[in-house]
Amino acid sequence: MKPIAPENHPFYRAENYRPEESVGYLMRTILSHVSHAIEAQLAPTGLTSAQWVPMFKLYTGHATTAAELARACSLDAGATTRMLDRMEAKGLCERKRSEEDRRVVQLALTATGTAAAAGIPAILSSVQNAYLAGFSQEEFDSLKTCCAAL
Amino acid sequence: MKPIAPENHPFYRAENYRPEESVGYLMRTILSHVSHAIEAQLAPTGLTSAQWVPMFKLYTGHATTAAELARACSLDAGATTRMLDRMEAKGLCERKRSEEDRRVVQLALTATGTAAAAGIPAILSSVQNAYLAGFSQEEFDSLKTCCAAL
DNA sequence: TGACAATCATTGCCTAAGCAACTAATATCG
DNA sequence: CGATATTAGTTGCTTAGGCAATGATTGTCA
Repeated sequence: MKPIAPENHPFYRAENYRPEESVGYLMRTILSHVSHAIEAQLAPTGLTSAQWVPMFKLYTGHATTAAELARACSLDAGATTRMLDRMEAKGLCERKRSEEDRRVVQLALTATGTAAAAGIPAILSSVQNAYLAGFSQEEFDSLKTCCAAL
Repeated sequence: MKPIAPENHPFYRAENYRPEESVGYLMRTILSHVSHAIEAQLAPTGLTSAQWVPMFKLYTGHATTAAELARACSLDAGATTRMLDRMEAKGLCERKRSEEDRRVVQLALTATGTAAAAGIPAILSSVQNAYLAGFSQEEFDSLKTCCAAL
Protein backbone atom coordinates (compact mmCIF):
# COMPACT_ATOMS: atom_id res chain seq x y z
CA MET A 1 0.00 0.00 0.00
CA LYS A 2 1.60 3.21 -1.18
CA PRO A 3 1.23 6.13 1.21
CA ILE A 4 0.06 9.28 -0.52
CA ALA A 5 1.62 12.61 0.32
CA PRO A 6 -0.80 14.66 2.45
CA GLU A 7 -0.39 17.71 0.19
CA ASN A 8 -1.88 15.79 -2.70
CA HIS A 9 -4.45 13.88 -0.71
CA PRO A 10 -5.40 15.77 2.44
CA PHE A 11 -8.13 14.37 4.65
CA TYR A 12 -8.88 17.83 6.00
CA ARG A 13 -8.81 21.24 4.33
CA ALA A 14 -8.89 24.61 6.05
CA GLU A 15 -11.58 25.89 3.68
CA ASN A 16 -14.29 23.52 4.83
CA TYR A 17 -12.96 22.24 8.16
CA ARG A 18 -15.61 21.10 10.66
CA PRO A 19 -14.14 20.24 14.07
CA GLU A 20 -17.10 18.02 14.99
CA GLU A 21 -16.33 15.74 12.07
CA SER A 22 -12.62 15.39 12.76
CA VAL A 23 -10.97 12.32 14.25
CA GLY A 24 -9.40 14.50 16.92
CA TYR A 25 -12.76 15.75 18.08
CA LEU A 26 -14.22 12.23 18.10
CA MET A 27 -11.32 10.86 20.15
CA ARG A 28 -11.45 13.77 22.55
CA THR A 29 -15.16 13.19 23.18
CA ILE A 30 -14.69 9.45 23.66
CA LEU A 31 -11.81 9.91 26.10
CA SER A 32 -13.79 12.45 28.06
CA HIS A 33 -16.69 10.04 28.49
CA VAL A 34 -14.45 7.08 29.32
CA SER A 35 -12.52 9.18 31.79
CA HIS A 36 -15.72 10.22 33.56
CA ALA A 37 -16.90 6.64 33.71
CA ILE A 38 -13.60 5.53 35.24
CA GLU A 39 -13.77 8.37 37.74
CA ALA A 40 -17.24 7.29 38.82
CA GLN A 41 -16.12 3.69 39.33
CA LEU A 42 -13.02 4.89 41.13
CA ALA A 43 -14.86 7.14 43.58
CA PRO A 44 -15.34 4.53 46.34
CA THR A 45 -11.59 3.87 46.49
CA GLY A 46 -10.77 7.56 47.04
CA LEU A 47 -8.69 7.76 43.86
CA THR A 48 -9.22 10.49 41.31
CA SER A 49 -8.98 10.24 37.55
CA ALA A 50 -5.44 11.67 37.68
CA GLN A 51 -4.28 9.48 40.56
CA TRP A 52 -4.92 5.99 39.29
CA VAL A 53 -2.05 6.30 36.80
CA PRO A 54 0.73 6.97 39.35
CA MET A 55 -0.92 4.62 41.85
CA PHE A 56 -0.83 1.80 39.34
CA LYS A 57 2.79 2.53 38.43
CA LEU A 58 3.68 2.27 42.13
CA TYR A 59 1.56 -0.84 42.53
CA THR A 60 3.27 -2.70 39.71
CA GLY A 61 6.70 -1.53 40.78
CA HIS A 62 7.30 0.41 37.57
CA ALA A 63 8.30 3.33 39.77
CA THR A 64 9.77 3.42 43.27
CA THR A 65 10.97 7.03 43.44
CA ALA A 66 9.43 10.40 42.60
CA ALA A 67 11.68 10.93 39.58
CA GLU A 68 10.87 7.48 38.22
CA LEU A 69 7.18 8.13 38.77
CA ALA A 70 7.34 11.45 36.93
CA ARG A 71 9.03 9.81 33.96
CA ALA A 72 6.67 6.83 33.96
CA CYS A 73 3.63 9.10 33.97
CA SER A 74 5.09 11.73 31.61
CA LEU A 75 4.55 14.21 34.40
CA ASP A 76 6.37 17.35 35.46
CA ALA A 77 8.56 16.98 38.54
CA GLY A 78 6.65 19.70 40.35
CA ALA A 79 3.30 18.19 39.46
CA THR A 80 4.55 14.87 40.79
CA THR A 81 5.63 16.37 44.10
CA ARG A 82 2.21 17.93 44.66
CA MET A 83 0.39 14.81 43.49
CA LEU A 84 2.36 12.83 46.08
CA ASP A 85 1.44 15.47 48.68
CA ARG A 86 -2.24 14.85 48.02
CA MET A 87 -1.94 11.08 47.86
CA GLU A 88 0.11 11.01 51.06
CA ALA A 89 -2.44 13.25 52.80
CA LYS A 90 -5.11 10.72 51.89
CA GLY A 91 -3.03 7.92 53.33
CA LEU A 92 -2.45 6.19 50.00
CA CYS A 93 1.34 6.28 49.98
CA GLU A 94 4.40 7.22 52.02
CA ARG A 95 7.69 8.98 51.35
CA LYS A 96 11.06 8.10 52.80
CA ARG A 97 14.47 9.66 52.11
CA SER A 98 16.81 7.14 50.59
CA GLU A 99 19.89 6.26 52.65
CA GLU A 100 22.04 5.31 49.65
CA ASP A 101 21.29 8.52 47.72
CA ARG A 102 20.07 11.36 49.93
CA ARG A 103 18.60 13.15 46.90
CA VAL A 104 15.94 10.60 46.10
CA VAL A 105 12.68 9.95 47.89
CA GLN A 106 11.61 6.33 48.11
CA LEU A 107 7.89 5.72 47.59
CA ALA A 108 5.70 3.00 49.05
CA LEU A 109 1.99 2.29 48.99
CA THR A 110 0.18 1.95 52.30
CA ALA A 111 -2.19 -0.93 52.93
CA THR A 112 -5.06 1.35 51.91
CA GLY A 113 -3.20 2.40 48.78
CA THR A 114 -2.39 -1.18 47.83
CA ALA A 115 -6.02 -2.20 48.21
CA ALA A 116 -7.17 0.72 46.10
CA ALA A 117 -4.60 0.04 43.39
CA ALA A 118 -5.48 -3.64 43.26
CA GLY A 119 -8.96 -2.72 42.03
CA ILE A 120 -7.76 -0.57 39.14
CA PRO A 121 -7.39 -3.26 36.43
CA ALA A 122 -10.92 -4.50 37.02
CA ILE A 123 -12.32 -0.99 36.67
CA LEU A 124 -10.33 -0.14 33.53
CA SER A 125 -11.29 -3.47 31.98
CA SER A 126 -14.98 -3.21 32.71
CA VAL A 127 -15.32 0.39 31.56
CA GLN A 128 -13.49 -0.25 28.29
CA ASN A 129 -15.35 -3.50 27.70
CA ALA A 130 -18.61 -1.64 28.17
CA TYR A 131 -17.64 0.96 25.57
CA LEU A 132 -16.45 -1.73 23.19
CA ALA A 133 -19.58 -3.82 23.59
CA GLY A 134 -21.00 -4.46 20.16
CA PHE A 135 -17.56 -4.45 18.57
CA SER A 136 -16.54 -7.62 16.79
CA GLN A 137 -13.02 -8.97 17.23
CA GLU A 138 -12.18 -7.71 13.74
CA GLU A 139 -13.43 -4.20 14.46
CA PHE A 140 -11.53 -4.16 17.75
CA ASP A 141 -8.31 -5.29 16.09
CA SER A 142 -8.73 -2.76 13.30
CA LEU A 143 -9.26 0.03 15.82
CA LYS A 144 -6.16 -0.96 17.76
CA THR A 145 -4.09 -1.18 14.60
CA CYS A 146 -5.24 2.24 13.43
CA CYS A 147 -4.48 3.81 16.80
CA ALA A 148 -1.09 2.15 16.94
CA ALA A 149 -0.25 3.59 13.51
CA LEU A 150 -0.95 7.16 14.57
CA MET B 1 -23.15 -9.20 12.65
CA LYS B 2 -24.33 -10.35 16.06
CA PRO B 3 -22.85 -8.40 18.96
CA ILE B 4 -21.51 -10.65 21.67
CA ALA B 5 -22.19 -9.90 25.31
CA PRO B 6 -19.04 -8.47 26.94
CA GLU B 7 -19.29 -10.90 29.85
CA ASN B 8 -18.84 -13.80 27.48
CA HIS B 9 -16.37 -12.12 25.18
CA PRO B 10 -14.43 -9.44 27.03
CA PHE B 11 -11.64 -7.63 25.23
CA TYR B 12 -9.95 -6.89 28.52
CA ARG B 13 -9.67 -8.92 31.73
CA ALA B 14 -8.55 -7.65 35.12
CA GLU B 15 -6.24 -10.64 35.58
CA ASN B 16 -3.88 -9.77 32.77
CA TYR B 17 -4.67 -6.13 32.09
CA ARG B 18 -1.84 -4.05 30.57
CA PRO B 19 -2.69 -0.36 30.33
CA GLU B 20 -0.10 0.23 27.60
CA GLU B 21 -1.94 -2.18 25.31
CA SER B 22 -5.40 -0.74 25.85
CA VAL B 23 -7.27 1.40 23.36
CA GLY B 24 -7.76 4.03 26.04
CA TYR B 25 -4.05 4.34 26.59
CA LEU B 26 -3.35 4.52 22.85
CA MET B 27 -5.93 7.23 22.31
CA ARG B 28 -4.71 9.20 25.30
CA THR B 29 -1.16 9.16 23.97
CA ILE B 30 -2.24 10.18 20.49
CA LEU B 31 -4.36 13.05 21.75
CA SER B 32 -1.55 14.26 23.94
CA HIS B 33 0.85 14.40 21.01
CA VAL B 34 -1.68 16.00 18.69
CA SER B 35 -2.56 18.54 21.35
CA HIS B 36 1.08 19.51 21.80
CA ALA B 37 1.55 19.84 18.05
CA ILE B 38 -1.48 22.12 17.82
CA GLU B 39 -0.21 24.19 20.74
CA ALA B 40 3.15 24.67 19.02
CA GLN B 41 1.49 25.82 15.80
CA LEU B 42 -0.84 28.06 17.77
CA ALA B 43 1.89 29.79 19.76
CA PRO B 44 2.45 32.70 17.34
CA THR B 45 -1.23 33.69 17.52
CA GLY B 46 -1.17 33.92 21.32
CA LEU B 47 -3.84 31.22 21.70
CA THR B 48 -3.35 28.31 24.06
CA SER B 49 -4.47 24.72 23.59
CA ALA B 50 -7.53 25.39 25.73
CA GLN B 51 -8.43 28.67 24.10
CA TRP B 52 -8.79 27.74 20.46
CA VAL B 53 -12.01 25.86 21.17
CA PRO B 54 -13.96 28.81 22.62
CA MET B 55 -12.30 31.19 20.17
CA PHE B 56 -13.48 29.10 17.25
CA LYS B 57 -17.02 28.87 18.65
CA LEU B 58 -17.11 32.65 18.89
CA TYR B 59 -15.59 33.01 15.43
CA THR B 60 -18.19 30.82 13.77
CA GLY B 61 -21.02 32.41 15.73
CA HIS B 62 -21.91 29.16 17.47
CA ALA B 63 -21.83 31.14 20.71
CA THR B 64 -22.45 34.82 21.38
CA THR B 65 -22.86 34.79 25.17
CA ALA B 66 -20.93 33.27 28.05
CA ALA B 67 -23.62 30.71 28.82
CA GLU B 68 -23.82 29.64 25.18
CA LEU B 69 -20.05 29.37 25.07
CA ALA B 70 -19.96 27.21 28.19
CA ARG B 71 -22.54 24.85 26.72
CA ALA B 72 -20.86 24.75 23.32
CA CYS B 73 -17.51 23.87 24.90
CA SER B 74 -18.92 21.54 27.57
CA LEU B 75 -17.31 23.84 30.10
CA ASP B 76 -18.21 24.84 33.62
CA ALA B 77 -19.70 28.32 33.98
CA GLY B 78 -16.95 29.36 36.36
CA ALA B 79 -14.23 28.04 34.08
CA THR B 80 -15.79 29.99 31.23
CA THR B 81 -15.79 33.23 33.20
CA ARG B 82 -12.11 32.93 34.00
CA MET B 83 -11.21 31.82 30.50
CA LEU B 84 -12.92 34.96 29.21
CA ASP B 85 -10.98 36.98 31.78
CA ARG B 86 -7.71 35.70 30.34
CA MET B 87 -8.76 36.05 26.70
CA GLU B 88 -10.05 39.58 27.33
CA ALA B 89 -6.80 40.50 29.11
CA LYS B 90 -4.91 39.38 26.02
CA GLY B 91 -7.14 41.55 23.85
CA LEU B 92 -8.74 38.63 22.03
CA CYS B 93 -12.37 39.35 22.92
CA GLU B 94 -14.66 41.83 24.65
CA ARG B 95 -17.64 41.59 27.01
CA LYS B 96 -20.73 43.80 26.95
CA ARG B 97 -23.82 43.57 29.14
CA SER B 98 -26.89 42.87 27.05
CA GLU B 99 -29.56 45.58 26.98
CA GLU B 100 -32.46 43.18 26.31
CA ASP B 101 -31.55 40.77 29.12
CA ARG B 102 -29.38 42.37 31.79
CA ARG B 103 -28.26 38.92 32.99
CA VAL B 104 -26.37 37.93 29.87
CA VAL B 105 -22.98 39.11 28.71
CA GLN B 106 -22.60 39.53 24.97
CA LEU B 107 -19.26 38.40 23.58
CA ALA B 108 -17.38 39.70 20.57
CA LEU B 109 -13.97 39.00 19.09
CA THR B 110 -11.60 41.91 18.63
CA ALA B 111 -9.74 42.40 15.36
CA THR B 112 -6.78 40.56 16.89
CA GLY B 113 -9.04 37.76 18.07
CA THR B 114 -10.70 37.43 14.68
CA ALA B 115 -7.35 37.22 12.94
CA ALA B 116 -6.15 34.56 15.38
CA ALA B 117 -9.34 32.52 15.04
CA ALA B 118 -9.23 32.66 11.26
CA GLY B 119 -6.02 30.66 11.31
CA ILE B 120 -7.37 27.83 13.44
CA PRO B 121 -8.86 25.58 10.70
CA ALA B 122 -5.59 25.60 8.76
CA ILE B 123 -3.66 24.55 11.86
CA LEU B 124 -6.09 21.81 12.87
CA SER B 125 -6.17 20.50 9.31
CA SER B 126 -2.42 20.44 8.82
CA VAL B 127 -1.66 18.80 12.17
CA GLN B 128 -4.25 16.08 11.68
CA ASN B 129 -3.25 15.53 8.07
CA ALA B 130 0.35 15.11 9.21
CA TYR B 131 -0.66 12.46 11.75
CA LEU B 132 -2.85 10.71 9.22
CA ALA B 133 -0.17 10.72 6.54
CA GLY B 134 0.28 7.18 5.34
CA PHE B 135 -3.35 6.32 5.95
CA SER B 136 -5.34 5.18 2.98
CA GLN B 137 -8.85 6.50 2.44
CA GLU B 138 -10.20 3.10 3.58
CA GLU B 139 -8.15 3.14 6.77
CA PHE B 140 -9.24 6.70 7.48
CA ASP B 141 -12.90 5.87 6.96
CA SER B 142 -12.62 2.76 9.10
CA LEU B 143 -11.02 4.77 11.90
CA LYS B 144 -13.74 7.40 11.76
CA THR B 145 -16.46 4.75 11.74
CA CYS B 146 -14.95 2.96 14.74
CA CYS B 147 -14.63 6.21 16.70
CA ALA B 148 -18.17 7.23 15.83
CA ALA B 149 -19.42 3.87 17.14
CA LEU B 150 -17.82 4.31 20.55
C1' DT C 1 41.26 16.89 45.18
C1' DG C 2 38.42 20.47 43.43
C1' DA C 3 35.66 22.73 39.97
C1' DC C 4 31.87 21.77 37.18
C1' DA C 5 27.93 19.20 35.60
C1' DA C 6 24.01 16.41 36.36
C1' DT C 7 20.26 14.65 39.13
C1' DC C 8 16.51 14.90 42.60
C1' DA C 9 13.01 17.02 45.05
C1' DT C 10 10.67 21.14 46.31
C1' DT C 11 8.50 25.65 45.76
C1' DG C 12 6.46 29.82 43.45
C1' DC C 13 3.85 31.44 39.74
C1' DC C 14 0.90 30.60 35.80
C1' DT C 15 -3.15 28.35 33.11
C1' DA C 16 -7.00 25.40 33.58
C1' DA C 17 -11.32 22.74 34.95
C1' DG C 18 -14.94 21.33 38.48
C1' DC C 19 -18.10 22.19 42.44
C1' DA C 20 -20.66 25.09 45.46
C1' DA C 21 -22.45 29.40 47.02
C1' DC C 22 -24.05 33.70 45.83
C1' DT C 23 -26.34 37.85 43.43
C1' DA C 24 -29.08 39.78 39.90
C1' DA C 25 -32.40 39.44 36.46
C1' DT C 26 -36.04 37.12 34.07
C1' DA C 27 -39.82 33.61 33.55
C1' DT C 28 -43.64 31.00 35.19
C1' DC C 29 -47.58 29.85 37.52
C1' DG C 30 -51.18 30.14 41.15
C1' DC D 1 -49.95 40.75 41.16
C1' DG D 2 -46.73 38.11 43.73
C1' DA D 3 -44.22 34.02 45.30
C1' DT D 4 -41.31 30.74 43.28
C1' DA D 5 -38.33 28.77 39.90
C1' DT D 6 -35.02 29.33 36.45
C1' DT D 7 -31.16 31.37 34.13
C1' DA D 8 -26.76 34.05 33.84
C1' DG D 9 -22.61 35.42 35.49
C1' DT D 10 -19.19 35.83 39.17
C1' DT D 11 -16.21 34.26 42.96
C1' DG D 12 -13.92 31.11 46.42
C1' DC D 13 -12.03 26.63 47.08
C1' DT D 14 -10.02 22.45 45.25
C1' DT D 15 -7.39 19.40 42.03
C1' DA D 16 -4.22 19.40 38.35
C1' DG D 17 -0.34 20.35 35.04
C1' DG D 18 3.71 23.16 33.05
C1' DC D 19 7.83 26.17 33.47
C1' DA D 20 11.51 28.22 36.04
C1' DA D 21 14.39 28.90 40.00
C1' DT D 22 16.45 26.93 44.04
C1' DG D 23 19.03 23.90 47.34
C1' DA D 24 21.02 19.59 48.25
C1' DT D 25 23.38 15.77 46.80
C1' DT D 26 26.07 12.95 43.71
C1' DG D 27 28.94 12.09 39.53
C1' DT D 28 32.70 13.35 36.38
C1' DC D 29 36.91 14.75 34.90
C1' DA D 30 41.03 17.54 34.61
